[in-house]
Amino acid sequence: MNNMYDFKEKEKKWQDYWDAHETFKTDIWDFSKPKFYALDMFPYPSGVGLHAGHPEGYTATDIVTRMKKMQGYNVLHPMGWDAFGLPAEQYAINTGNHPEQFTLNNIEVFKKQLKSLGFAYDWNREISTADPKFYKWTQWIFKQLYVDGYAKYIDMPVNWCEELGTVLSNDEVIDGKSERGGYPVIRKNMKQWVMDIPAYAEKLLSGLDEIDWPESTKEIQRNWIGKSIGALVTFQVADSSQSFQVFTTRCDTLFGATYCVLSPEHVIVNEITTEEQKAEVQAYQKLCATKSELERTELNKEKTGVFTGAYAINPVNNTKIPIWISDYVLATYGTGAIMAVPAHDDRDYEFAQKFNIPIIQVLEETTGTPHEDESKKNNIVAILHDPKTDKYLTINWHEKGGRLFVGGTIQEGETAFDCAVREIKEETGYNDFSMVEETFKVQHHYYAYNKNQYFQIECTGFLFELNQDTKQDQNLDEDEVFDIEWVTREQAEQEIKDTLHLKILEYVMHPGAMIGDGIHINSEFLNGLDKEEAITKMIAWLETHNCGKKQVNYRLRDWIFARQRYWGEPVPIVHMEDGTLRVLEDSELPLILPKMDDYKGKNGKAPLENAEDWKNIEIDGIKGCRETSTMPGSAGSSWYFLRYIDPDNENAIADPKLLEHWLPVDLYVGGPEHAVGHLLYSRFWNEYLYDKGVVPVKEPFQKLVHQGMILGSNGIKMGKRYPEYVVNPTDVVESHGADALRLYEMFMGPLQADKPWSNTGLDGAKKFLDRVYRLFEEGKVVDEATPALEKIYHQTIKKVTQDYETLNFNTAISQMMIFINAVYKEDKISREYAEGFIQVLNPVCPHITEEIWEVFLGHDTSIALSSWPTYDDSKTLEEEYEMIVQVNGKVRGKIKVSTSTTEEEMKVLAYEIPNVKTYTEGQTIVKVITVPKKLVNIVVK
RNA sequence: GCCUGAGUGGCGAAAUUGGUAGACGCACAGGACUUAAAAUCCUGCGGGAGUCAAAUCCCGUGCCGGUUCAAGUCCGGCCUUAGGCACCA
Repeated sequence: MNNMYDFKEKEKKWQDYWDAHETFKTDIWDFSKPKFYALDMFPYPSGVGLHAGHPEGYTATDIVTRMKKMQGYNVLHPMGWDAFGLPAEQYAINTGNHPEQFTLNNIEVFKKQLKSLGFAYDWNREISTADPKFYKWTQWIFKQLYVDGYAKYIDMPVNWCEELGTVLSNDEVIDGKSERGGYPVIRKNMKQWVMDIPAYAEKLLSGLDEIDWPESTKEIQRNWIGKSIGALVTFQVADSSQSFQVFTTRCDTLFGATYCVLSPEHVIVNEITTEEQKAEVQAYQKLCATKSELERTELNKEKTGVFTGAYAINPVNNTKIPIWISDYVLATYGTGAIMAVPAHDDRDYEFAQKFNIPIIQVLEETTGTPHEDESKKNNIVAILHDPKTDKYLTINWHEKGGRLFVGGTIQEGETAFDCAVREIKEETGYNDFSMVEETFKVQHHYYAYNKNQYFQIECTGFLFELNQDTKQDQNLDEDEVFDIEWVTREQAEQEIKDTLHLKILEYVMHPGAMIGDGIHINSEFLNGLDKEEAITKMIAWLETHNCGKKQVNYRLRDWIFARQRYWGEPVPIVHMEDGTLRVLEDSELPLILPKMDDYKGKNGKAPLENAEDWKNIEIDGIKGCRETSTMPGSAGSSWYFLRYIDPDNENAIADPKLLEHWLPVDLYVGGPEHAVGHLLYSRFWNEYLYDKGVVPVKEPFQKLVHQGMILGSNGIKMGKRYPEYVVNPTDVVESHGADALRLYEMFMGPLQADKPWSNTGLDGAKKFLDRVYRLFEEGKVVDEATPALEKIYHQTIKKVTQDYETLNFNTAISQMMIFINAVYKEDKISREYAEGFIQVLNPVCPHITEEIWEVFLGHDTSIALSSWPTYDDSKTLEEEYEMIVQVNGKVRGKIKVSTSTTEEEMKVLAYEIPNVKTYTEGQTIVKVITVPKKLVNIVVK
């Protein structure tokens, strides 16, 4: 009892042992065994060290790799450093350090911390993205992309962050602010290095179907890629030789286009703007140019825009429609121009309302069921609202038709509005009201019993507001017998059953564009068709008339691939004096980042601008300047997983035979925050390298799992806001040991879930380990067999093995606890079972299990080299079970029976239970359901 | 607004194809050991009614409704919450 397990000493002992014996070194050329490549998202060495979240994901892969190794796999489980990039540079600046020295120091700290957690990494394969040996190949990949035209130097609007002094990619901008630091970001035109990731949009999209990733992450990537299928339509500018194209997914609504909108930056704006409108247009353009991203997104409540004075010709009907400019049309999506169909698009509707542009309905919703031999007529439904009582006027026809609003048929020579007014007066007598709203038309099909006739009607809805409740005499036909009743909106919604009247009510309550599907009207050759049919027909029409075609568009934009910062990979490009670009020869790589004391840059210029000696060079007698932007942080991380396979190769990113054998990554664990950054960029580069024949697989990460966040014990994300709730893993290793920390983090709950930290929970994990250790210390391991433990032992090995495989570590651990409880009850355990148990516990708690393996079980080689215990499925089976007896679905009795009991015997046994008898006696038995090895349910009446 | 998840005791959480809701752990309570405490070991532990104690009964997986012999699980409609997207035409 006095020799308690000294985890501090023992954990250090075993970490040193693994290092000295290179226990987890991967024999990369050994292809004789099946391979398993487990990957962690490598950390950026930040200066604050590991946080509580790191050990969670790292332990998960560690458990799987340790098990796989014992199961006879050749395992690759590497670790490295995402050392370049904005985070490291910002951190260095904030703490007054030089990025290089700072990064190297932090790597040392991180490495020490990771080792103190006992992870089975092969440290021989350690890489750092800031190491020239590594970034030589980042530059090499860039070069290939440049030569193949995917890396481009173009003038484009970019996200400029003044505080950081650099451009940012779209995934680095969140809500108009920089992801790092939360500084404001503005739009700015700049000559930029970009990657043509949109060229891979389709492949990146379809590849998602082939990989085992969380559905949510795939969905985020799909949305980010944002594929939409539509049409390109050409509009001629009236009285001009100019034309422009619009992209639309709803070309079927072309007859409803009542204006066009160009983005303020659109190239033809200046050419088509009329003299009278010029001043206003230019003022608006200027206003938009200076708006920051944040202002743009925040100002999206109210639409703004300016008329250019020019008109476009709608190709389907040759109508002249005005051309406006507005910032609700984005220059960077589609063609930067749209046709506006206010009747069937919310944004266009809002804009048209504000600027008084006509709205033409071309699609009509239908209610009721169509029938042959329908008579046609035009109707109205009028809803009268009394603002004083907030009630609505209804007509209760009782059994002759239920509750309805006022309705009626439009007479010859009468407008819909006139009809509505007339019907209200005739049917209800109210005579002082005014119109609030007229709705879109609805097509309704119904059968009139009194006329024995099917009808198809086109119905317009109206909302009126009562001014005074003055009344005149009603003017009713003889068969019009009903009550006039004012009801609340809720009552109307509940009691009105007629689908047409309900639809009109919905329109009145939610005014706006009609977005849903329906039947085309006012659309010549499309009339009567639904949306899908009409789109197909319209595309065919556009193509035969040479003014449009089918088109696929993606939301995915160019990946901005340069940062005006110091701490990144230099771009291997020289800007020659004659204006050409020269890419460096392979022999000139790596292009080393020059050492600079002043790495902060001045006056908005890239820091490397000041490295005169480095920057200015001469090639073949022509002067030139090196590119002074550096690559973004996500450059190195887009391919680092390839380099682990062959980290010292000087002739290639890795030996092709090794890539062929080791790819893809079998299990990748990391946070969900990289869904559209790293995880998309790596797929892009990998797919590109696949097309070039450099890598053998299309998708680099076969299975991806996101670990959840470890929250503070207050249930809130750990961080600066509540420093008192931040848990530092190093402190925990110090106080409870690495094994207890690993065990606790794996036991907290499902790997994927966010989980609050609990200090007492951590104590519990430690207690369990002490309890295990005590068994050995107190000599409970015996040489004889312990048959009483046979079943639970085999069950435990089975469950733990399966749960590790599926990453359900919390339930695996709970099974091990159940086993240990059983051992305590038995007060002894055979050596065989003790060994097997220690082996399955080993992946979670490697130190204490190594210690027990050596000291109490007498082995002289590492437990990591032992073979994974097997289980005998037949020995996991129970021979007895507790049969549940239900009466009408309620449990009325339980009885222990043999698993071999037949269904007939089950029924007999069920009836014999006294409590069951009391519920069945005197009742009629309707039926009896038996589920073998589970229950009997007696249904009585 | 749209797309994904999630909602179960005092707490973290379990629960094959629908088949005993709450395994395992924490906290708590009682007992054993101890001069005592800690540690350890054992027992109990969703709420309510009932009883010396039981037996037994009722309620209970965010809310409302449905399917079924049987629903945490399936279907429809909501509410709350986390994450993602947000003028993407």
